[in-house]
Amino acid sequence: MDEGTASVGRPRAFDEETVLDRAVEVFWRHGYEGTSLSALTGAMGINRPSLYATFGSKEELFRRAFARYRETRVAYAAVALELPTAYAVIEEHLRSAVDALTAGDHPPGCLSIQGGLACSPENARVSEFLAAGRAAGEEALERRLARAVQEGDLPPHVDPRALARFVMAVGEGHAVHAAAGATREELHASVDIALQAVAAMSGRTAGAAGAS
Amino acid sequence: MDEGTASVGRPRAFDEETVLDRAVEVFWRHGYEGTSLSALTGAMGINRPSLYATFGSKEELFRRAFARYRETRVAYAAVALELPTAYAVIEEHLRSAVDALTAGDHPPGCLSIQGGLACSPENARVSEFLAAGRAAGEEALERRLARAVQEGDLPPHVDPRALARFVMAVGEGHAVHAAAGATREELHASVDIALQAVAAMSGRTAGAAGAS
DNA sequence: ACCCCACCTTACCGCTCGGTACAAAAAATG
DNA sequence: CATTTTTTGTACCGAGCGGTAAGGTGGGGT
Repeated sequence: MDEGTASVGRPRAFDEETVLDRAVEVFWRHGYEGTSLSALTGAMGINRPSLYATFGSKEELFRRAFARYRETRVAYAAVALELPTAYAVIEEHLRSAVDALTAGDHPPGCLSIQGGLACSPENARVSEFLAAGRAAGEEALERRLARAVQEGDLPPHVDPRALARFVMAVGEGHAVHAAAGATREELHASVDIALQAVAAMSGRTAGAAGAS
Repeated sequence: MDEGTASVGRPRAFDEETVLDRAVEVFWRHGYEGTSLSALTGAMGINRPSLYATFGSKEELFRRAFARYRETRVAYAAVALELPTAYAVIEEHLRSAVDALTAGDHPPGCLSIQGGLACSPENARVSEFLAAGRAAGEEALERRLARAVQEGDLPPHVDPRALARFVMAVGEGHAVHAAAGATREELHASVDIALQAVAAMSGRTAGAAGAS
């Protein structure tokens, strides 16, 4: 019944996390449906039966890969939430997202989006799964911003949900841009502009927008 | 040698634009790789040889579908560019984009992104093609905003390229959200926030952001 | 009325897909 | 060293993929 440390039998010739990282990269670059089993086994350096014995199926491997991606590549989001002010949280979130989207040691963009925004009907579960992951991040940010409103860090008229959605939308848009080749500097210039909205909402000149 | 009006022989039993609109919808909902020939012919109401005789291949059909999508569904972007001020251009662009992203008579989201952000290597041309389409829209907006700077409508320190990129990124983020089920009202609330950045940049309180 | 020719229908092509059966191979156990 | 247990490599499975060949079908032109 004890799991994890199988002692008897032939030991594995690969490290599970290592090959999982390879799978992350392939899914990241080509999406769920754009990634074939052959591409996976080729990149992971293992063969098909090993993959299935370890991960169960292509879809389960993808779920594992996405979980590992969030742990290893989106950790910055949790770090940003710890900062003391809403402005700092949002700036850190967007800045480190841009840095992650344009780092050279992995595919550009974001697995949450490139993994499969739209899929064939039989793979609809995959896009729903990814959307749920993004929604979870947005809710965490929303809670943090709601706290900022309660603490008086943001004015009471600010809607934390809308602001969280705006920040996530900007990040997702940057992911789309990064996937298409935008540079780090270009995206930071866009962050500059997004932050002006946050600054305006943070009380300095609230209501400056001309919209009714 | 005259094209377009084939007079001899059996006439087509379908209208080319009508079946193309059906193809747009299927690609829009399931992406390029998530759409099979069977799904296409089923939705278009024609059979495979008719499709190939008319459109050449799946990829060419997609290109035609994307062109038609831009003509019929993204016409609002060109309309927005005609408005007199940069603020109005941006607001109209984002507002009508949200309305288009959440209209009930077609799939939610945006074909440019759902069509295939990441594809398998053999379909890489498709995602490049879509990215080129998005870049074209961004450049058109950039030119319009550059004109606004020249006219004094935007302050001289505003970078039209960065602002256009920001606006497009927000729109793309909204497309991702819409594909995941965000409502029209939710996205308009995000537009409200984005417009605060534009208002701040438009001269009222430029430099309010604390970022260095 | 005839013929013609493009279109529609059916059935099929080679290929790759995700997934698996089976036996050789390799370490721990006795 | 034989046995056990697990992994590995190879070779294969049915199904669906994108794309096509060939003949029946039906609305023109003359």
